[in-house]
Amino acid sequence: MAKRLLSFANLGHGVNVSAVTSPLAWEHVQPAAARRLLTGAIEAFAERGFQATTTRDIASRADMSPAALYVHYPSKERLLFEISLYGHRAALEILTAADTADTPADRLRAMVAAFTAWHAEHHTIARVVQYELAALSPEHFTEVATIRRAISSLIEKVLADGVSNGTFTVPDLPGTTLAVLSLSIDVARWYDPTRRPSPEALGATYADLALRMVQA
Amino acid sequence: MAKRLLSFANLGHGVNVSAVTSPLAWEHVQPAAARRLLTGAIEAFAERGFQATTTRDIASRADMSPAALYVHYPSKERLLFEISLYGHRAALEILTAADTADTPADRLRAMVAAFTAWHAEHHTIARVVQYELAALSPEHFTEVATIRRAISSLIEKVLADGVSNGTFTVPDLPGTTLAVLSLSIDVARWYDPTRRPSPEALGATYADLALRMVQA
DNA sequence: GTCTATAGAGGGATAGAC
DNA sequence: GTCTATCCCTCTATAGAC
Repeated sequence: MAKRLLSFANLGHGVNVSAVTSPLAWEHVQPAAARRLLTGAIEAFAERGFQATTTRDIASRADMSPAALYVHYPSKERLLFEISLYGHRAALEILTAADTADTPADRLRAMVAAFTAWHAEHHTIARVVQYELAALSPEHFTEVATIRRAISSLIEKVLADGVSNGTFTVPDLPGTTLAVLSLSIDVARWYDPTRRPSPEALGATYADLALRMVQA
Repeated sequence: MAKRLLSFANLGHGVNVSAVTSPLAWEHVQPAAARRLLTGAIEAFAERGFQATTTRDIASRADMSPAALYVHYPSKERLLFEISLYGHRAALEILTAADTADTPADRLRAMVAAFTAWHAEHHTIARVVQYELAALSPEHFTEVATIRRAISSLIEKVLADGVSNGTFTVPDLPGTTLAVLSLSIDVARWYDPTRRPSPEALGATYADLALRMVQA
């Protein structure tokens, strides 16, 4: 396969799922062995998917025997849940922190830019967050679904505020909310840090697109 | 989990992956047993993913024993490949058939509408097409990647034509191509035929969004 | 807390009868 | 072309030594 491929076509084998987020972000996971397992699991789940990832693979990425995993996590699913929960919380925090401007237009711009940049910068964990939901236990899925609703509500609220004060024109509020989220989320599927624009540049571009979507 | 959920949040267990495309579309797969296996595999792969689907599951959906599968297909992966290949060809044909208008704006509108509606109407097979690429063998992936490049090229060509004749303003051609494709593709992830707009309505909406993206 | 060894279950694919 | 039976492997998780 040629090196020079459009990203759209180059999404199977050989996808670059590189190093992972900033290591600092996982300092709260103690001890270090548990953290190595967690970051190894993020990479493995993002590359191969939850079902195709073996506990042996995760353990070997952490330079441990398969059995050592169970000292730190009771199951493979629990590892997925902790990753998914942390990732969803991080995405919600990013969005909340960006919601500070005075006008709906400025708020939407900042929120879409931040949400998009997060999906690009942390595309590894974002892939797990967005595409491995079905592997969670029903109870664990319920828990992250609550966070997903909160994320959706934040965007819907900004759009509604823009409609209220007359700056946005949105015929279908839930549909437009979904479209705005959709564009950012899909970044996790195709983003390749070796070829694509920086997360910040992409965020700025997508923020513009979102504003055009609501005819601001 | 409450019935009334925003689609964004409702993407794990309980996703509605209903009946499948039109049965007519698979008439070329003969004999009928092979067709039952293929359509069963599409539903199973879309619901659970390739790795989580067992050959026993596929066979039982076709009311057959596990062994009977191997009379019609040499492996589980081959079943995935045939689904993926057919799905990619169908998407390319849909896009090609829609590329008939005179102006770039009308062409883009028709193509995005058709491509989006296809991902909604055939969201089951579209999920397999868009999210199970990594489970293909390297050789089979190479083959569908060719079709993916053709799809991408069709969109890029329309955008380039619009830039040439001055009706579109596109600072980043590959980036905008990807964003237009991205919005349509993500439909396969969240589309729920029991709640969402009809494929045609969604296609019309997304065609408008695409035209705004290129400032037509 | 880490290891080696392994239990116990399940899955892809095949053998051989009909 | 479909079945029953099963091989053989891999995988999650546990047992028990250190």
